[in-house]
Amino acid sequence: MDHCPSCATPDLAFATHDHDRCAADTLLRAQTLLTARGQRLTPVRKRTLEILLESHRALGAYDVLHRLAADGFGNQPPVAYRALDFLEDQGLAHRIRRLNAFTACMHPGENHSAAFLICRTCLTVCESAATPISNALQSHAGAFQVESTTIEALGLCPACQTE
Amino acid sequence: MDHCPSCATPDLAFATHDHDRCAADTLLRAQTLLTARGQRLTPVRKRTLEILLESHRALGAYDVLHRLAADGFGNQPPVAYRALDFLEDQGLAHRIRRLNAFTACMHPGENHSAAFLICRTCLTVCESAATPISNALQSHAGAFQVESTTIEALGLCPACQTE
DNA sequence: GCTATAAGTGTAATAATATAACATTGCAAG
DNA sequence: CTTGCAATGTTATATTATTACACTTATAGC
Repeated sequence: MDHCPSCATPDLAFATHDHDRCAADTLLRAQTLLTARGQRLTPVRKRTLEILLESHRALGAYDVLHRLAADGFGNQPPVAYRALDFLEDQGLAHRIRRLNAFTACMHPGENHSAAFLICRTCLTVCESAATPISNALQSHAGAFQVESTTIEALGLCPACQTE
Repeated sequence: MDHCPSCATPDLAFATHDHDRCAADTLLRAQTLLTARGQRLTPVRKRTLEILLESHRALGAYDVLHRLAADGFGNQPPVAYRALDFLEDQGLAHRIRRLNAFTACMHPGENHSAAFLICRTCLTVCESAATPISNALQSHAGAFQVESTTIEALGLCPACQTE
């Protein structure tokens, strides 16, 4: 779960880290995972994931689209949305509802439900394991059968608090 | 907290109940609250809240807008968005991110952070106190300073599970 | 009671986000 | 090969949300 040192704990997630390794590592694991599932990481999909992995920010679909178009891919919305939806289906990206945006999954392959800490100043998004929160939610839900959860917190990351 | 019998526990929230009383009661409390704060429940705002209170479903801004227009109010988007934003600011309505929609707050005045159970079949939205979940989230967040949370679960309500 | 000011509403225009529908391409199993 | 399905490209449109500005109404200070 802690392949990316920045993701071990929320406190560290907003700290600087060896992001190239963080991203490369996540991409590699994504690749492996898809192969094992018989799914294809086509050029658009791969590029989309790379774009998301460039930072721990969330990107809007149209931001991604413009980047893809600049790289020679189609420049109509479905191009981006299809790639993003695929990545989301495969658990390689998450949708941040609060921002109408997308972010790369930092723990691909682990069937976790995720929680997100979103800094409103630097827009960095930190994904943390939501298991305890998710459990609290399910136990709170009683007979309601939870199928998927959206757990997001907007606030200030440690770095932005001091400014 | 349990003025509306349907809201005492999530299990009951999806059950049938005396909704007229549920809605009237909530409207009254909203009214009182705003007066105490020196805020005005103008005709558009009141009608908007009434519309939201008609059911425990979430309504899109444009659904609300059409209803308002039919009642003789303006029929441009800001009319609905302004009323909805006001109600949200005052804690009288909540935005359901998962649905890009709005629902009346069932516990106005209690400075709670809310969690929502959303039935994907009947679209009923149940608001429940999120304090334990919220606490779990904050304690999970470490030095990250949580300012507002979005906690939503999509799934099947008890009634829709049996169909 | 007036009037200055702020708060609220109406409307037009447009931005931002997302999907439907269909044509075309390319990979992959037989 | 070639047939069929998955993936991509493109056009058009739907849905959600905001900006900007004009106008009206309420309220506080005089």
